[in-house]
This record gives sequence, C-alpha cells and structure tokens, in this order.
Amino acid sequence: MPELPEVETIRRGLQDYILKKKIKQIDILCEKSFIGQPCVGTVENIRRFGKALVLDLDNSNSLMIHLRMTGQLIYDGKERYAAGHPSDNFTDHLPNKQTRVILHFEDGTLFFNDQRKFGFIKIIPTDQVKDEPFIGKLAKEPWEMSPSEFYQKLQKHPKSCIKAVILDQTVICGLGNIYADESLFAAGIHPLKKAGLLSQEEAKRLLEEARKVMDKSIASGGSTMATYVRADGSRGDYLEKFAQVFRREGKPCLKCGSKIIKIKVAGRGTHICPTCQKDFSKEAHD
DNA sequence: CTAGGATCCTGTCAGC
DNA sequence: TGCTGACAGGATCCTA
Repeated sequence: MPELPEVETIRRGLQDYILKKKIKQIDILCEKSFIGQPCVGTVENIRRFGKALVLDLDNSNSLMIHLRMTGQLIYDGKERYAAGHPSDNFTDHLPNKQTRVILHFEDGTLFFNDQRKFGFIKIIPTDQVKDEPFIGKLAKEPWEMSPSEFYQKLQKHPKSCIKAVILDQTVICGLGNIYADESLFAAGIHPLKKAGLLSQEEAKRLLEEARKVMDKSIASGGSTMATYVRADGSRGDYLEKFAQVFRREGKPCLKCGSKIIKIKVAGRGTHICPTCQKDFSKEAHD
C-alpha cells in the first residue's frame, strides 16, 4: 500500500514525534508481525530505504518497519499522527483489532496496525541494515537513476511487461501499484508493452514521469494523507485529486476524454486510458 | 537465469 | 439474509 511517497511522508512526520525519544516498552500482539528479539532504546535516526523505514536506536540495533499492503503507523500523544493504509480507523480508539505491535514512548504511543499481517517490524543490528536481504537488493530510486541506466535495466527483462518491471524493486525502487499506473499514463505507455520494446526515449520519459508524480505526491504529503487527525473523523482523499487513472475506471480521461478502463497486468489491477496508452503488446520482437 | 502464478492474511463488496 | 468469489496502494517463493 504505502509506496515511496507515503513512506517518506511518514518518515518526515514521525521525526517530529519520536526522534530522540526513548522506547520504554514493546508489546507484541501478533507474533508474525515482529521478527527478532525486542529491545528498547532511544530513536537516534529515522531512515527510509525504498518503502521500508528504519529506526536506528542508541543500542546498536535498528527497527526495520515495512507496511506492505495494509500497514499503518499511528502515533498517539498530545496529538495524533496517522499514516499508511488509509482507513476510517485512523481515529479509532487504540489498540484496535488490527493493532499488531505497540511501541511505548515516554510521552506517547506508536501503534503498528496491519489488517492483512503482510507487514512487519524486524530487529536488525544497525551495522547490518544494508545486508538485510530486502534492503540489500533495492535498486536506486528514480531520482538517482539516469535514463540510460534505466533503459539498460529494462533490457534485462525484455519479455516482461513494463508494468511488472517497474514494480520490481530490484529494477527501480519506490513505485507501487498507484505510481506505476500513474507514471505509465503520464508517459503514454501501455502497461502490457514488453520492457525490451521501449525506446530510449520512452524509457527516459517514463523515468521522468515517475519522478514527477512522486515529487508531486511527496510535496502534498503522500496520496494517503499524512495527517489524518480531524476530530470529526472526516477523511481527506488526496488520491482523488491526484490520480489521473488510478481507481478512475469508467470516468473520462483527463487528457482526451476517453473512458478509463481497468485491466489486469502482472496480477495487479491496472488502470489505463485506451486512447493515450496504445497497446503494442502484440508487437513482435524482431 | 527469466517470467508468471500462487501465496501469505483479513476484510469488504458485488452478485446471486 | 447468507453464501461465494473476486479483489486489495507488497514482496517472496515455487515452478516450468
């Protein structure tokens, strides 16, 4: 669920609440959601690697947090700061049914909620964070990758459709289902197009559009809304203002007016404008 | 090695 | 109403 812009938003937001604060106690409500031996300490640093957050403690251990599809982090102190998988329970009384881990701080509480239990918190020695399998394999983020480097990477998966390739965090890091669809639409590329058939120009355009949609999202605090604190429980839905195609099936394309359609690509729901994104997936390799 | 599909888990929603 | 299957903002494992 949370993709790079959301996790970056969470990272920045949490800095205001838990940086330099001591974790006094950790409650594990779901064994599956916590890997390793829990240990307490002061949060010295909050880092992000792709869609993963890492809290470095002052005891040479770090907490890696991956929200996967339905994870949420909700800090409850003098005020509430909630981010991650969007849902109405951001204003719930906590812990709730989906709370998996609770980090107790001196002056507040951080709840890790996760409906589907795909996410986790994992203890890693700080000096081994880069060796952690997931983190170690991550490719560069769009801003650090040159167009030619991106193009070269696409050539390594010539027969996979481009959407599957840009969702692969070892090819390019940070895109998830929303930003993959939005980037492909912005670049005018059909998600089923074979990665090996993209021209250098198309690869460059796709990379630049990926940067743009994620920059825009980060600037607005992530499409899932970072500060969901309203007392009336109302949900700001930035996704609705932001998305050109995602969850807009049946609605008119904002560029050409054609109806946005939803198809399945790489096992994921995929939104396209059939006019702006021509299907060359049947095109043969020469 | 690659590519595609199943899988982990809980909840919601559309369709009968 | 109750059941059933499809699907979900991710990543890994298994198979051919």
